[in-house]
Amino acid sequence: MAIFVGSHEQRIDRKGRVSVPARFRDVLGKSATFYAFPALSNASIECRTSAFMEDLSQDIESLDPFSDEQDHLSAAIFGMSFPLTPDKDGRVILPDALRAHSAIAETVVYVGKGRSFQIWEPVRFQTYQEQVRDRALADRQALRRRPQGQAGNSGPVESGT
Amino acid sequence: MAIFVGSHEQRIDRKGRVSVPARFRDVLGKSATFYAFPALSNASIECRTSAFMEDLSQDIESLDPFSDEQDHLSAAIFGMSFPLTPDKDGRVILPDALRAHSAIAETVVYVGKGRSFQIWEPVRFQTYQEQVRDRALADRQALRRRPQGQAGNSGPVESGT
DNA sequence: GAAAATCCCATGATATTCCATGTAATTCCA
DNA sequence: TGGAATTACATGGAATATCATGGGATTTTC
Repeated sequence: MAIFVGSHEQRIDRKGRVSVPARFRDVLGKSATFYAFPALSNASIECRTSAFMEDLSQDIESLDPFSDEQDHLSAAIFGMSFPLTPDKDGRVILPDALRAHSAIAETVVYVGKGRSFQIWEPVRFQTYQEQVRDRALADRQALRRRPQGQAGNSGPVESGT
Repeated sequence: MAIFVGSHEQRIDRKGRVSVPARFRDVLGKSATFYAFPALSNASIECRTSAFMEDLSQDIESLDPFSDEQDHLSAAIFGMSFPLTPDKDGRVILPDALRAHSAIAETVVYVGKGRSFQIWEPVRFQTYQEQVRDRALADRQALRRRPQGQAGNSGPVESGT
């Protein structure tokens, strides 16, 4: 099972095109189109495969169908989602709404997150990454506490650090 | 299951290539690609097998999908990880981000850590190793108290450093 | 018919493969 | 067991393939 990993900086050309990193295209595989929507709690663009998008749909539907929460989440996510399909050269065009949300201008950073990935404005990403690094040190407790799997036991965060 | 042991110094050529020690390649076996990311609290590059990384991916996904915790962990781990696949001659190229983190220039030291290994700038590793020896003496007690088994795996060097 | 999106091709940069060489490690045999 | 023969390994360079990116041409959309 391939996952989205690493961060890759790319340029936007004057027509608004950006290459999707080859590594990510490989992960996407045959069904190359993915879904992009503004992240709920930061200035990035959240990107998911259609399969993973359906999982998300499940999660949201499992909430109380008449609750505000359900209503807001589905509007915020599905209402703001754009399906993006890389062209023959592996490039996509980011819709204006998403560029605005993420303050993206000339360059972007693709950030792997396992089953999904994000697109960031480089400076903002750097700031975010520094925060995240600090937080991760604290949050790794959450992983370690998890009973199952050796991953939590001898996690990468833990050893030799 | 074979484990990563010993330390091996290697040169980086002018194209940025470094040999993965043959011993380590043997341990990696068929699925030769491994994942490298900056250690959270020292200047080394952490290296993990893909099997491990996939377990970790599972663990992280089992956290609340909308939580900051989930977001931060996946960003901290996958966002800074790079899959490295040795070429036909057993060499990899270390991404700039990782070289910067570890202050690596011309030479590196691969250090076996059992189920994982690290890559260090040689001088820094030496310094680290001296510190570690002192700590190990103190931490020895912790080992003795452990219920035996994985004790050797997550030995004194690893814990809480 | 104008604007935008897509296709197609060119180019430079980067990564990967392939091959050569010197050295260290291992095997083999007397 | 000494020492030659052989193999494995790290390392370098040249050749090749891949990738990101730019721009013109063509198609689509409204």
